[in-house]
Amino acid sequence: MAGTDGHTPQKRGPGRPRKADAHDTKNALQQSALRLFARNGYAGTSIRAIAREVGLSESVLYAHFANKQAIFDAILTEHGPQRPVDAPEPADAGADLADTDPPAYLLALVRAFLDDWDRYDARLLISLMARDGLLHSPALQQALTAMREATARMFERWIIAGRMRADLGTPRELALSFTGPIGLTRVLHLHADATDRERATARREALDHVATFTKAAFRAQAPPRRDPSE
Amino acid sequence: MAGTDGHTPQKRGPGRPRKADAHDTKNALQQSALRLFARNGYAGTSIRAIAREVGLSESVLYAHFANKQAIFDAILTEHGPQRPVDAPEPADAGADLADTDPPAYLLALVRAFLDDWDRYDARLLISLMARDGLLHSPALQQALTAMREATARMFERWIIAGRMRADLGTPRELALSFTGPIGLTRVLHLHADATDRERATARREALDHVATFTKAAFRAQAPPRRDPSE
DNA sequence: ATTATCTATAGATCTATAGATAATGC
DNA sequence: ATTATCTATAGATCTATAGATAATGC
Repeated sequence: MAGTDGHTPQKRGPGRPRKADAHDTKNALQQSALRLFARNGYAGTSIRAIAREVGLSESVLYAHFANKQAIFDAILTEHGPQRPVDAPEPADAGADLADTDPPAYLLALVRAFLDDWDRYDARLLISLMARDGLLHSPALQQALTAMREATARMFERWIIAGRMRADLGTPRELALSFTGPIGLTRVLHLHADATDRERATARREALDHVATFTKAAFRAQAPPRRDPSE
Repeated sequence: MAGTDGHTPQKRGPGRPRKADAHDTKNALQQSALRLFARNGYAGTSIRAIAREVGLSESVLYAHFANKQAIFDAILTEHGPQRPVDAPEPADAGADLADTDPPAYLLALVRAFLDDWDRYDARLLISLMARDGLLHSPALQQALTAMREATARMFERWIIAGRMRADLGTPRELALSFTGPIGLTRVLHLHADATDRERATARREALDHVATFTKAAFRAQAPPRRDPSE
């Protein structure tokens, strides 16, 4: 019953409903549409099916949206990959860690992303994208590129500070090797139909990868000084 | 014009066509269906559209397939992720390298996979899967798991032989970190609508990742002997 | 008057079938 | 007789619109 917002889809009579029965119809339609598009794809979802889920006549949709495509667009605008919440603020994970303990910072950052991606709406979005070719949309490519660039800049600072190995590859290359398995986890496993078990396994594996990467790419402590007095 | 098999879709008259005009209709229908399903999804592709592409009347499809779903199933059976060709024989890449030079072997193996995945039909399959939720199908999950297990077994042998570092993680964990960025490359970039440029970049980055991983996880030479006579 | 719903329906598809037509191969 | 195509069409479904109905809020 998760996500039905507690309203009981019940046939109304004709005419405007009483105030007591007023719902946020537009939101309810959008949420139902997201659920149905995610499960059956755009072409596989009819206006009728969306209205039926909310318990309304199908013509109601045209009071709230210009046409079928407008519903889809509204969903993407609200939940789409460019949405800022999709990129948790590094600050949330404790920004001071970035200087004192880069591996711990990185782990906290990935954990924050995984938490965000594991939300029901975020998983519905992945399912929707996996059903309508949006995985290959420019919007997603750009969002992913931006995430990788941000990671690369972080790595560059740590390399300059002597905290990360410089011989493994450029910051961009390291960012690819680091983000790849994490991105794959999201795309393949954090979707609406995944079982709790599958998602838990996927998240754990993503964190295992962070551990593996950390061991390989980070120096245990501050930059090794050549100073013989140490 | 690539992929149209050179036949000119041209309206035939009624009755069985002359021998000279005989084509492998079933194959042509299947190929057109793959192309259309990949671009517009299952529900977004009509029987009519498939027949039109081949230049035939729509009722012809029912002479070759029981119904619409049967076409889709036939495509998956023939090109689906469980198809053995999707996993190039390690032997193809020079099996002796596996013992003498693991990094070179690994690079050759990944190159072979990328070559296979970059074929037009393989890319159509990715587009199709990205349009009909098949990225989350059990069949693909199993194929990916099998690939990771095979990689893990390889890594385990190399760890035992002292060629790979044992302190970074278990063979399974290493396999995840290694295959993740490569899998993501396939899913996100080796699809039917990707430009030549995008695909070339993606392949190069995947190979960069192999280089990065190799530097981090492999020992330069044979296992370091504690034998002081060396 | 405006808002939020309904019923009814037009017109465009879509899947699938029936039955005609003509070439092939025994 | 069999095979490979066609035309025509039934019946279902889909998007979108027109117009009715009843509550709300000025």
